[in-house]
Parts: sequence; C-alpha cells; structure tokens
Amino acid sequence: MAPDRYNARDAEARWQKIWDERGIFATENADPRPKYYVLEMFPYPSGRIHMGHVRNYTMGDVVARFKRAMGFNVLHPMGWDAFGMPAENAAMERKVHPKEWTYANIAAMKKQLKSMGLSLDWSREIATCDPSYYKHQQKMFLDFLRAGLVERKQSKVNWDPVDQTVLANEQVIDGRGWRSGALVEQRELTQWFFAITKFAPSLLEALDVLDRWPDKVRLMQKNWIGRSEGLLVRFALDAKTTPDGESELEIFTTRPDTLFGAKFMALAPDHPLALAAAKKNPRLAEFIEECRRHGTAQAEIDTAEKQGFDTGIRAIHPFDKTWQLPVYVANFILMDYGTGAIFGCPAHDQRDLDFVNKYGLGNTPVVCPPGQDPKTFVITKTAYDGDGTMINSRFLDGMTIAQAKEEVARRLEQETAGDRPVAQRQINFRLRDWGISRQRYWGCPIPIIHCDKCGVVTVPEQDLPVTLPEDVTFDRPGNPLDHHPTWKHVDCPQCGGKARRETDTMDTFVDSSWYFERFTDPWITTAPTDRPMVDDWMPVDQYIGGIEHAILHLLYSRFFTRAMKMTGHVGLEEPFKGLFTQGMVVHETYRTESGDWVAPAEIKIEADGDARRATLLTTGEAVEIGAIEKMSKSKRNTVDPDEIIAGYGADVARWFMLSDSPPDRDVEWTERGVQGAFRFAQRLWRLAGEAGEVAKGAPDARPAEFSLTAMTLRKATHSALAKVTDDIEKLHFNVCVAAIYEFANKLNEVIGDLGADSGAINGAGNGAQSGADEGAAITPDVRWAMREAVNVLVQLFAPMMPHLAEECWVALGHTGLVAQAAWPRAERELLIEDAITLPVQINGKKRADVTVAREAKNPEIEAAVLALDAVKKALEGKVPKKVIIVPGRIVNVVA
RNA sequence: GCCCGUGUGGCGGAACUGGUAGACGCACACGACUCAAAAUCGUGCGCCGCAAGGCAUGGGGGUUCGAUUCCCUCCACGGGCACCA
Repeated sequence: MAPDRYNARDAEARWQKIWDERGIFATENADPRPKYYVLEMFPYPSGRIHMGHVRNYTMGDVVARFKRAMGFNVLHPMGWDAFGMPAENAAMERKVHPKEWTYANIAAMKKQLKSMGLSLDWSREIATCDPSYYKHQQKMFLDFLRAGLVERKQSKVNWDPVDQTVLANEQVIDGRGWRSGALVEQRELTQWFFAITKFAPSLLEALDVLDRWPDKVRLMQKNWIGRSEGLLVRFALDAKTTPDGESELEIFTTRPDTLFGAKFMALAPDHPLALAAAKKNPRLAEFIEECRRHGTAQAEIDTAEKQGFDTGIRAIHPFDKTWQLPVYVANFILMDYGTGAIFGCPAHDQRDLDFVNKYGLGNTPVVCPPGQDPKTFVITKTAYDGDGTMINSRFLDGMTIAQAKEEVARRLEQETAGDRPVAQRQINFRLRDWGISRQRYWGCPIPIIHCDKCGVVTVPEQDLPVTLPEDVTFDRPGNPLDHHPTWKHVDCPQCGGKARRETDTMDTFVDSSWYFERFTDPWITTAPTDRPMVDDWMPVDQYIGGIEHAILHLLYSRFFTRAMKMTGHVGLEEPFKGLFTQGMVVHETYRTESGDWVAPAEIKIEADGDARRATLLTTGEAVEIGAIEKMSKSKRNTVDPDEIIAGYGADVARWFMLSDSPPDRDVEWTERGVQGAFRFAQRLWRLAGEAGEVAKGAPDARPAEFSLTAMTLRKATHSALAKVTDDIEKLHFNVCVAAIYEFANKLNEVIGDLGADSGAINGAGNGAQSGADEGAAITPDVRWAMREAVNVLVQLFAPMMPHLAEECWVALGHTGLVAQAAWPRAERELLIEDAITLPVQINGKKRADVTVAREAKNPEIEAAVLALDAVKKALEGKVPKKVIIVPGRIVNVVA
C-alpha cells in the first residue's frame, strides 16, 4: 500500500537522480525518429533563477516531455548568455573577477534549474563566455567581413564621460548615464557594424511565412523594419546662393504628389550642405551646435519645438524653373533616414505645418478631401493627410493621390539633369545597421588588428580565438582591455610591424544570435556548426521566451542566420519556426504606513470577511495591500523559487505556473493558488492509489463488452485524453489543467460510487474466484477501464508534474519510467454518442432540450421538437415561421 | 501623435469555423467528520425575484433565426514605435 501523503522533497530528488543516471534526456544526433527542437531563451547567469524563469522553462519542459512521449527525438538544451555588464559591475563593486563571478553564478543557477526537474540535455550545455564558443563567433565575424556584411563606419553614440564608455539608449536616463549620473554626450565614434539593412527586404517579406509566430511580434518587427516607397528627387540649387557653388540637393519623399504644395526645403543639421554653409555663417554654425546638444534624449524630442535656420540657399522647383524655395536647416530632420533632406509640404504634413506656422511661410492645400469644396478648403492648424483629389497642382489637378504620385514619378524619371534622371523610385527602410562595438571587457573580442602601415587587418584564422586576458583591473573607468599593459600590443600579421588589437568587444546580442545553432552540435571544434547536424535539427520547432525580446534578439537572430547561410554555416534563413511569447509573473505589492516596500515572506495575510488584512510578521504592524505588479527587487514583491520548491516541491510550482492564466498573459503568483496546487497534487496521489486498488486484478486482455460504468469511465478517459492532447499542442496549458481536474473529479466520483458497496474495491483482488460473490459490483471490465483511466491520468499530468507522475507510475505497478512511456492514443470514436441532446431555442432563447438519435433526420427532429410542451406553449397552437436545425448543434424555432 | 491588443461572476479564466455563456480553479457560505483545529468529504455559489420569470460577456447601435464571437461607434486599461519625410 502506498503511503497517504506524497513527500515531494524525497521523491523529487530521487527521480531527478534516476533520470540523470539513466541519461534519458541526453539526445542522440543519430536517431531515426522525426526530430523536434524545443528551446527556451537561455538565461543570463545573474546568480539566481526567478519566477519568470520557472514559468518559461516549465512551459518548454511540458512541450519537450509531451513531444518525447509522442515519439519524437527531442532536442531540449540549455546554456548561458554569459557575457555582459553585470559581471563587470560586480568586479568593480566587489573586486571579484568577472569570469569567477559568472561561473559561480552558472553553478548556482544550474543547481536551481536541476531542482525543477527539467528534461534538459545538459551534455550540450554552452556558455557564451567560453573561448570554445566565442572562437567560432570570431570566425564568423571574419567570414561576414569577407562577405561584405561587416562595415566599419562613424556613428553617433551616447558617451558617458565619467565611465568612459558607450551607453545603449536604454542606459541613458533623463540624459544621464545610469551608473555615473554624468550628462551623456553625443560622440562620433568609429564602430563595427553588421549590415543588417542588406537583409531588410528579406527580413520583412519572410515575416509573412512565419505563421507560427504571434501576429503581435510580426507586426512589431514589421514596424521596426519600416519599409516605405517613395521617390528620390534631385532639386537644382541656385548656385549663386550656395556656399561652394553646389548645384543640387537630393531629397527623399513618399509624397511626390504634393510637390506643388512645397513651401520650403529642410536639411538635417549634419547634412554636408548645412555644414558647408555653416563654415561661412557663424550664426548657422551656432544653430547646428545647439541642435546637436539636444540629441537623443526622448523627453526632449517629445516637447522640442520645430526650429529652423534659413541658410539663404535657394532651390528650384523641378516643375517650374522660376519657382524658388528657401533651404532651411531644421532640428527635426534626421541625417540617417533618406538623404537627410526633405521638401516641406505644410498642408499635408503636420511637422511641416508647425514649421511654416512658426516661420510664416504659408501653405497651399493640394489634396482636397472628398465632399469638400476646393475653393473654400483651407488648412490652418491641422495638416490633412487623408485621401482626396488633387487641386492647385497644374497638370495633376483632378487626379487621385495614387495617380498623381505615378505621374510625378513618370515625368521626373524621364527628365534629366546632367546625364542622370532627375528622380528615381526608391524603397527606404527605417531599420539601421547594427552597431556591435562595445568599449567593455566582458565580451567577445573583435578579431581585428590595427596597423599604422597596413590599416585594418584581420586576425589570421589559425590564431583564433583571440582570448580575453585574465589579469585585468577595474580600478579606473574605461575599457580594461585598453588599459591592459600588454594585451593589445601585437605584431601586424601582414607586415610584422608594431600594431594594436581592437579593444572593443562585441555586443552581447551577437552571442545570443546563434547559440541555438551551436546546440545542434556543440562538440565540433573546427567550425561553428556541423552542417549535416545543424541542417537536420534546425529550425527550432518551438521557441519560448519573453515578449521583451520581440524585436532585438529575434531580429538579430533572423539576420545572423541569413548571414550564416550566406557564409555557408547553415542551410536556412529562418531559425525559429514556432515562437511563443509568455506573459510575466506578477505579484501583489505591500507597503508599511511609512511607505517602505515589504516582501511577501515578511507578512501574514488573514481573511477578514470578504476582505483581507495584512500585518508585518515581526511587529504586527498593519501593511497596506497594493497593486499587482511585475515581480521586481525594487518593489520587493518577489518570491524565491528555491523556497517554493523546498516548501511545496517543484511539481507544485510547475503546476501552478501552468494552471491559472493563459500562458501568453501575466500570471499572478498567490499563496492561495500554490496551496491549491499543493492540495491537488496530494489528491492525485490518493486518487492514483484508490484507482490502483480498483484496477487490481484487471484482465490483461481488453474485454469484449463494457458495462455502463466501464463505458462512463472510458468516455471520461478518452475525452480528457483527446482534450489534453489537442491543447498541449496549442500550448493552452491552462485548459489542459482544467481538463485534468475535470477528469480527476470524474474518476473520484466513479470510485465513490463503486465504494458504496462495501468491500467491493478490495474484494476481487485475485480475479475470478472471489469476483462472483462480494466483488459483484466491480466486474472485470470495470477494473480494466479503471486501469486504463488511471494510467492515462498519470500520463496526462506527467509533463507538468513529472516527479509525482513517476511516483504514481511505480505505485501502479509499472516497471519503466513514465517519462519514457508512449503517449496513449485517444479513441475519439468513443466520444461519439448514439443519442444526442440538442438545446432547443425559441426565437433564439433556450427553452428546452430534445434527445434524438444521432442519425435522426431533420423532419424527425422537427417533429420531436414541436411535440415538446415548452414549444407547444410558446407557439400557442400556431404554425412556426421557421425551424432551423443545425445538425448536432442546436434547434431554433422561430415563432 | 501613429500602430496594435485587451475588456466575460467577488477573482484567475473557459467557450471549436456565428449555435446551451460562465468549464476548471481560487475565494466565500453551509453541512459532515473531530474534544478542537488542520486536512478531508458533501452541498451551494452571475445578478434581480418567494416563484414564474426577467436581466446579463465595457457602453450604444447594426447584421443574423441566433452574436462573448462579425461590422460601426464611444469608453477604459495595457503594449509597441516615436520628429522615419
């Protein structure tokens, strides 16, 4: 007899050890079964897992265990996104080496992950900070460079003058460095870039093919890539007015139709023509300097007024040589989009309108909204950007916008200036090249050497990896690689003369852009990937992670895979076939009267009628229960996975994570909910024991006939099985959980009914001889159906609560592991009933039910329905106007 | 400002392609067991109403025999982008 209570702590450690010893989750590359690659976004080794990890990895583990049971060769690996700033910060604050800190964290987190009972293949574990990993990344950098996918160019960056480093936009808070608090400067720096824009069309178009990605993420990427179709137009300049006799200005526009509404031209402050003009005009130079100071701080952009400076330069309208337009430098023109110059049509662009209203340049509407009288249509404060008919536009008048765009493009393409056409069609993207240079130590070194004679020289491949020096110091600001006394001083591989290593390292997003490909064969030392292996395993069938990576990580990975294809390292372009973005784990917040945040573990909550009261455990002081928010250290509303696992067990934590909310929405972690999950785990344990008793002595062979009780059981079994099978596939874990509860309730009910005959359950323990007497209520077919039911029950929850499932599996007399058992097949034909009960509506409101044979024809059903008292009463003897019968669904009588 | 999403009992949520709204869980109430508590088991639980019945999926309108589901409009909350020409 199994014990009454399930001891999670004991069982979980035991089963984890058994899985580990038998190596059942290590995946063979040479396996004839169909492959399935499930991957959760690998963690940054901060030192401790948090509840978000628990949720993420539980979901992936359910998929992995389910697919394994379905007969797939499942790849489910884990690794560490191990480079990054926190390690350097720890080095500065605690005088511990980044490497030491990182590996200690990895060890601690690995232990925690193991305690969750995840079915991971640890033999493929990788850490991106390991030279055996980043060596290949350096190799690919060189391959990309040869393929023209890496560029070195000047770019504006956020520069922290105190820490002497580049900051990402996210690290600039209110114009100040997040660590130093220093005012951030805009600096022009020479940086390494990946030419992601070369793939912009492909990255955009392929989004349509990613039909197993959330629409939301596809849309976000689409907007981020930002394609727009337009016309590149060369405006002639009045050379008398230009600083150095420049004769033309090229602009990009998506609205060539509005050319006759032009009132001015505008240049970005960094535009070459603006800079040339500034050399001869100190006041303009001052204006440009002013624009630069305002840079990228977002709050400023929000409120910044449109400002301009008339350069005195005059442009000539492409359709009218006598029409001159003033050329301004304006603070709202971006140098790195289009050509950094525009023509302004104030009537149909809000920014341009704001601008002319400030400088008194006027506006002329050229698109008249439908139903408006062109004679009276005026624009004052609000630009019109809708559809309409062209007006005030000479040969374009009367056309639609689309016709006018086409006509302008056609005419200007034919016209030439010099020997080139005045205009050409162009597609522009918002996407920028990916700057990967970071002035940091704890990252992948860029394998480049700078030689005064030879210039930029690549590190020869036989010299890879370029490893990080270990003897570095963090006692002063700036890049420790740059400070290192010897590391950067090398001989030039080309001329042998004195040269310097590149001291910038790569953005950590590079590290995470191909780890999923490395997992397919992390052992190969001669290349980043083993082509047959990577081609077999990729793409990742199901990738699971947070929505916060919807753009950067996922876009970079899509780029990187394309670049790897181009350089021969993989055979595909899209790395992730299915993507799932899970919601966050949120928790109530608590604060004392003095306003201090208090952790959930420090308080006690009591029911007070319908309300709840919280008090501080230590002092009994009243605590206010606040909003439900994302778990964060600052609000102190975190719950430590370790404590939950120690107290309730990993299975309970996993179950609760899956049970309450749909996986793509936020889930609220509550003590009540965890206790509910704990109670259910105990209930399953008892239920498996009781059901096992009933199932004892069940015949091996499937009975030819099933009694009503047995059929009830079988229907419940296969209904639950069908539902859970379908819903795991769709990742609707919360619905699976509900179906398992429902099935467990049903099983419990049947056992209760059987148990009503005292002694029945245990009476027929040894089959035929005693079956005749006291065991009369429990016939062999019922025992057989019960055995089927309880086996299925255990298998259904096995992906979610794998330890408890193994424990039950043994108690049911199985010798193998449930983790290795094949998923049972749902006999869906059992779910088809002979007689069906249809709801009967009268005028769309449900009034009765009618039970008819499954194959009953419509006239029969109609007759049965019209014979119902409720229907007769409603019709009051009249003939119904209409009777609608939806087969197998519903009947609606229209009176 | 532009784009997108969400809105169902006290709470989390379910509902296939337009077909019985509220599965399942939590909370709550009552009962059983117990000296007692916990655990467990049973019953009830959208709102109004004694009942018959009526009203209910953010508000208003529409399409339909029938709308949580489709369309229009308004409101609230959440997310993304943010001077992209």
